[in-house]
Amino acid sequence: MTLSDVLRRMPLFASLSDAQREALAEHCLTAPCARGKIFFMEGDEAAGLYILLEGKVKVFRAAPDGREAILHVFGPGEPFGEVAVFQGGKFPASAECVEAGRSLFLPRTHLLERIAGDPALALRMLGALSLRLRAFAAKVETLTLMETPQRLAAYLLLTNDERMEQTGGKTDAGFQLDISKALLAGLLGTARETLSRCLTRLVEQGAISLDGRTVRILDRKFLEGL
Amino acid sequence: MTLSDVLRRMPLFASLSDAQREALAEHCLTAPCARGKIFFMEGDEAAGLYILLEGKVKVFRAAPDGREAILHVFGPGEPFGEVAVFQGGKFPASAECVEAGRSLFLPRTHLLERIAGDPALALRMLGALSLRLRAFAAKVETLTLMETPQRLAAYLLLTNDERMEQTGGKTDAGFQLDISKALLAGLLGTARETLSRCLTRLVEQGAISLDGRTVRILDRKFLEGL
DNA sequence: CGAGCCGTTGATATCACTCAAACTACGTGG
DNA sequence: CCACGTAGTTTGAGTGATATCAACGGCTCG
Repeated sequence: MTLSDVLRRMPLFASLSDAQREALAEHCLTAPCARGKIFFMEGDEAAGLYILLEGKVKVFRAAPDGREAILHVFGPGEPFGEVAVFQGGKFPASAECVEAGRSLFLPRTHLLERIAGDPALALRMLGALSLRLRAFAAKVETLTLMETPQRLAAYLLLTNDERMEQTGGKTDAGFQLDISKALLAGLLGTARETLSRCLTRLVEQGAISLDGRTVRILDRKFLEGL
Repeated sequence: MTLSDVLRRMPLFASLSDAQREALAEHCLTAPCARGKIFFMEGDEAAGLYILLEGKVKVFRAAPDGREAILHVFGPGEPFGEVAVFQGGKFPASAECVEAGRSLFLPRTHLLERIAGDPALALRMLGALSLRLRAFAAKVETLTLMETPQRLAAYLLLTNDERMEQTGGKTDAGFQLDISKALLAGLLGTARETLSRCLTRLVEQGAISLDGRTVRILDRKFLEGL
């Protein structure tokens, strides 16, 4: 599969003409990334944006003492590091690979040219950022209003529904957590230990069943009513 | 001052030609807003975006039990409700006036036309959303990593610096909190009572002085080192 | 085989939320 | 002029949830 094909599959660039996409592809750099690779650190000057082709990346802000707040975990097809391209020039957070894969780098100047020349692309980009803002709004809400068990329940329900949508599935065989529990704890803004305790409690209460990373929702009402 | 002049003063629309601005102004609706007025509720269908001319607006997400997580408090010149224009069509949060003023409404379709026709406007809009994302990143970090006293300290330092920048001031006469303490508590993700206690503690520790809404930073190092 | 990451469980202390009450300032209307 | 309501703020007391420290077993990978 050529790079141009890859770009066409991405919603963000679906509106580009073949010629535009070819031009864009020529300016892209792909690179493999190993677990632990740092894409950028908070405050770094941003030369462009990244798009993940395979693997997983966590975007986070770190405190001096080493603790970190995970803002997002991105999977294949998702862009990250856009904020610095459009405003401020410096990354507001750090990004690190947590599962090996491949990434694509898009130089800032070229991206800006493309956007300036293609209103549809600009609107898609606006849509992508808006989606991110929605996610943040939900995150702030859960962090402010809910305690860990509720946050966990909300995450499980959301993830379950996403998976069901993708697989189209009636399959009530449960779903796989696609990130480690340590990462999930960070995403929920809590400690690994607390997450572990909450999960076992949910199992005891009969709300879910848990086998490794496989989760099955048993009592949806219960989770919603937490 | 005409509506067109108002638009020119806004960074968002500075790039528009006079003719474009006139056209835009014709499609805008201005309206006074009283304290307590609801602009929109989470989930409402969005017909356009709002820009605040005077007064203050809080944007929040509400829980069934009445508690709410405040996402932003906007002042004059700031747009809100954009997310729904670019993605999803429904507002992800609610907006309520907390200080009487005037607002401006911009119909969605007209705004989209303008953006499609003006790459510079599109880029400014992207910049505005990116700025919002930065603010959210900082908010998630403080909610996750810091406790209330530290969040408060971070807020005070930030606000102080903003004010000093605006007034250009060497004036170390302190600054005014421009929102009520109840609102501030919501913004910090804590309860009114807790905020009150934290403030008096900071005064006791000699880090700040406090008189009504006037705050003076006495020991910057101390606040930074919390 | 050892190092590192992952996951779990236990014990402890602390923070912050909740409920409850009073106190200020401010305006209105009797 | 005072009684009253409302909004904003402060203080007190009690309780529950969570972070933190610590230790352990399983797992994979070099």
